[in-house]
Amino acid sequence: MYRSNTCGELRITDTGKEVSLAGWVQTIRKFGSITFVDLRDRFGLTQLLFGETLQKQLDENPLGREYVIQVHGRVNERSNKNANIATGDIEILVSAFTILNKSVVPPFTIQDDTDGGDDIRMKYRFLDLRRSQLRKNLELRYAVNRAARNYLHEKGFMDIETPFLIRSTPEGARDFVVPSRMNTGQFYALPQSPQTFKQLLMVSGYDRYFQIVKCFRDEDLRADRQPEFTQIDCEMSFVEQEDILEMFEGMIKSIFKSVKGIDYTDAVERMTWEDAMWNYGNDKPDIRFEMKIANLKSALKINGEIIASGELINEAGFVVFDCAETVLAIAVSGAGEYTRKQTDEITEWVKRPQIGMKGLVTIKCNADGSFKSSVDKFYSNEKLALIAAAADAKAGDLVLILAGPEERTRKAISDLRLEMGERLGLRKKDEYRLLWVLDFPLFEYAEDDNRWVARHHPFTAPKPDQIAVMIDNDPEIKDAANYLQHPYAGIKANAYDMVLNGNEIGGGSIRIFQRNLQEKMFAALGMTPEESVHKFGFLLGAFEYGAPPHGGIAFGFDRLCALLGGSESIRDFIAFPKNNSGRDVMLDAPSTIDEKQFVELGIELREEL
RNA sequence: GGAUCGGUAGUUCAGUUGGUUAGAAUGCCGCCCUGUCACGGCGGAGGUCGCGGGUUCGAGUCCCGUCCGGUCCGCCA
Repeated sequence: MYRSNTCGELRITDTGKEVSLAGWVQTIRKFGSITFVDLRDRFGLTQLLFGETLQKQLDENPLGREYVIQVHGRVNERSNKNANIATGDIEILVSAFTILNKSVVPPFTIQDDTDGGDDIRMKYRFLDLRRSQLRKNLELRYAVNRAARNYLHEKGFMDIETPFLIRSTPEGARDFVVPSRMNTGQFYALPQSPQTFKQLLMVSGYDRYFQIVKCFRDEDLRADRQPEFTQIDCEMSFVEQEDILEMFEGMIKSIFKSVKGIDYTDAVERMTWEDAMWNYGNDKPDIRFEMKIANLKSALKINGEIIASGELINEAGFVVFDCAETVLAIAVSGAGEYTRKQTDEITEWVKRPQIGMKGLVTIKCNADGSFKSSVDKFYSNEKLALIAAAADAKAGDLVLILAGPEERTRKAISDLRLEMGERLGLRKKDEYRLLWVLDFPLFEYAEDDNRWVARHHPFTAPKPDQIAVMIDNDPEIKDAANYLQHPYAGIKANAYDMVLNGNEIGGGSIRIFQRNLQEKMFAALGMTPEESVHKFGFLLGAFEYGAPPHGGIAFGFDRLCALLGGSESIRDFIAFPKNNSGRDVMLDAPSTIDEKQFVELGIELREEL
């Protein structure tokens, strides 16, 4: 037996016990004839005291950092207690020790405040995982996993595994492909999600399916995006949107309760996609703070030079506002006292390439009712007052205005809103606000191909009252310039996203379950009937054998864990993540393969690569 | 595919206008130390300045290329 206890469990009440511990040497503090060693395992840290009689043996068998040792000894009450660690009241007076394995000197210190950078820690991930921060992250991940699993189990969900080697479907993200040796020249694809399988399981009658499952997408990475990632994937039969929202609000709240100890008793707020875009500039608003976006163009009719009250606002002709496709503003409470330096800094911020705006107009709303603006020479105080009012600004506010092309400006003001929220401390780490975003458009227009693409995925059903619009109209876009006039442009999806503090943590939809509607959808996406059958014949066929109404949702498990752990990056919540280029720097993967493997697979690399 | 920041001791970084032998902290090694827990004191070792080319009397420093890493845009149904 290597040990009687872990390094995290002995307390003052264990004083006097004879114990054995095993673990890694964290630090060695030598004082001539006595030596302290902190021994670490997954469960904690225990101080060992090597007394005078063991010093000779220590000199002959010196310890080093990260050596694996086993000790026997008696639990002693410490004379100097350490309140910072759980076992800080006791120490082990060592009577005998064995070095189980030596360690070379690690390339970085295995401590909370490690001296290692990201790159070196990724390369030696197995060492980085010894640090308590990463250990806590993975423990939290497991806690979220258990909470989700327990909740779903109690609600009658059943975990069913679906295959990883499946068929490539070019719709959506790029597939990772796997060559087949037995079927030379043919390829499997790794699933981007188990979507069609869980729908087939509904057809098979396995109502209430779930799976905490790996998904794969061959797209570029971000801090919150990995090529392989984990979803909590769920599907239910005989449900409408409301049933799903209720069920999975429950799941998230249950996770909050058991993982964070938070009673999230408020109903989860709901917002239409249009309201989200209009008021917050994106489809995943952070509603921990207000600061809604005002559309000055429509409020003031600046282009027509007439303001809402009928006055001429723009006698001097501020060209930037006049020419812009859109003019958007936010009123920032508590920033009215910003100095010139601070407003200049914000201006520089919006001019960075990532934001890409040409400039920023600021209006300070002074307490005495006067205004100080970066466009004073174009607008009188009265006009500034009208603009500020249109932006819903109060005395003491700073109005920030961006003008430019609709799409970019809306994204920029949305980013600026988040940045100002950050600067003013409105995005509190320990505050969690959930939101359902509803009524997404079913289709988006793809200019490149002059066709519709599914905003969510091609199995998403339209709102029940809009099914007829879809069935009764020809999806073909005859007038590309006016695609918004097409009846399909207005169809709303029976889809929903769950947003936590400005991050999309889950999304799903009620699915199409009738063959004719699904065929119509494929046709709208530009597939011929033959192509539809070729790619999705199995699903269309299944729909003819009594497919129940069904719908589901999938949560981004890694991202959810990161958010609950207070981090924006998911990498620290995955045991062995990929780097920015999709590489595993520890394994040095991907790599080339043996010539023999190429031959077996019947694959040859193209020269121009 | 594009933009941008970085690469100097095991590690994290500093390095002025291009100018003597490239520094600090930490880690590592040795000696001293009986109550430390960021232990302390003294001493020591440790560098192809990512790689290749160019400019120059002279390059860590300037220029070009390239590789690697971070962040972002595109992309991510």
